[in-house]
Amino acid sequence: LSNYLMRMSLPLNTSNHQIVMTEAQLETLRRQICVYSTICSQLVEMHKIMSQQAASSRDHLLFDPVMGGQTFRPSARQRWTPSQSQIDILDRVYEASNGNPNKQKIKDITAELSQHGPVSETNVYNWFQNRKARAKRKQQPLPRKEGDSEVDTDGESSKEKKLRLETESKREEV
Amino acid sequence: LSNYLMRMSLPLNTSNHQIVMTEAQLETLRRQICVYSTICSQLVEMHKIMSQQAASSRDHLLFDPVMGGQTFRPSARQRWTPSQSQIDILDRVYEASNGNPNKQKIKDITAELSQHGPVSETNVYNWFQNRKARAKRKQQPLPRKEGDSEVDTDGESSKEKKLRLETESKREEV
DNA sequence: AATATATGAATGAACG
DNA sequence: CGTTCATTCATATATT
Repeated sequence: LSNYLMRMSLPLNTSNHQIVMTEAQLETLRRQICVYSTICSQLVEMHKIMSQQAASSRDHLLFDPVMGGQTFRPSARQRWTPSQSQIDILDRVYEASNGNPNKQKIKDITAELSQHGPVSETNVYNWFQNRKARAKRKQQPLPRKEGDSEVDTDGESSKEKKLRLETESKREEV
Repeated sequence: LSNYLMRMSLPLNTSNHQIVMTEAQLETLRRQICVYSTICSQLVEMHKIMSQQAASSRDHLLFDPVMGGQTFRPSARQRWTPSQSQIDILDRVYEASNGNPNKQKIKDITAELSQHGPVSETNVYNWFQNRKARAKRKQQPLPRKEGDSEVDTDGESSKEKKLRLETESKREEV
């Protein structure tokens, strides 16, 4: 995409003090600019949406209504939801260490994570447990390799997020 | 930002077959396009970063949009949608076995289902998990009797929700 | 189209 | 530790 964006050119056939462009050139220019405009708009829109999502999933226990009575169900979140920065740190630590972190290690990690949001040692412990367990399950289906793989919608990982914009602009007026 | 992006203009003083622009106009055009280019680059970069973050936590099974050329479409099924025949089979198996299918069972079921459409073992696993969880939830909202002497049809309240963690270490986000 | 519901998938926490 | 449960998120489908 970046490459495409960059493939923009301007006519430079100068003559004296004035630059002359054919209508075809101008039309090309208009179209290119229109593409730019469209892409920018869509990127801005996409960014807005993603920002909202990121923010909505990040509102931790902003307020804890201490429910004095016990009859009302707690509408507050009761499950730790690590922030993105916390996940990054955990990922990094997990990659670095090939084993279950001991008590002290967990304390350290918890301390570091707590600078990016509320977290307890239990949370960290569980996270590593789950991480390991699920990494292992991903490997179990390996011992089998028949002729080939069926069609599938299985746990394949592609580090891409979908783009939902289309670069097309069918307008003539600029 | 959007407003700013849109404030772009092109000289339209046509003369015959050629369009004449002064150097000042061309310079302005260059600058404007440069702004567009910069903004687009930055937005693309930002989008990349956010996509990576989003993908790092949970890598969806999407295939690459492969935006080649000038058009790219997001068209991709990102979620397994079982066919009716598959659902029938799953329902039948679920009714027959009131328990969690073990690994081998899942393989068998998957094998059978794959004759009616693409499916993975993970899909089957999830299906049973969800099925059970939602069947249980349908019964959870047991209307609490306000009065008393509720005829306990079954002492099924063994699964008491004791605990409920305490998200200690709740410090203020700064 | 906009909203509501159903449901596949992800994941923190608990259990044995 | 491996497995299972419970909750939540995101999207496909249905409804208006």
